[in-house]
Amino acid sequence: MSKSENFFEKVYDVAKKIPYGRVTSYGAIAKYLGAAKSARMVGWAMNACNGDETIPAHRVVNRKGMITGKHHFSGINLMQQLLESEGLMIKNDKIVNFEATFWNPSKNLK
DNA sequence: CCCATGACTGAAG
DNA sequence: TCTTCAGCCATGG
Repeated sequence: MSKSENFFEKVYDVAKKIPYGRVTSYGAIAKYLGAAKSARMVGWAMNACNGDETIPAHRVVNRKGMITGKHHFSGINLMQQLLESEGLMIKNDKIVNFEATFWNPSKNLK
């Protein structure tokens, strides 16, 4: 329960608000939190949340819609499997029709 | 304080 | 779209 968790907590809070079947990017979350240049920190926060099933980290991908964080899940294809379970299509570790499934917290959460 | 690492992003070729 | 490079900043040694 440190102050440092405040930043992580905000990231988790946004991640938890990602609608079912939708995805967003690290940069989008970072920008929403007022730290647009700290997209890597969002990824770092996700890394720290590993093990917390209450956080849909699988709905957070990079700006290209590529599931670069899949290696951080229990299984290599767990992240993809979770996304496909929500109706998303994955091709070559990339979300098909990414723009249509993209959920921007700055536009939909603000 | 310096250095390395990283689930990122944007620009350039 | 891909590759490469630089900027970004929190965390850890």
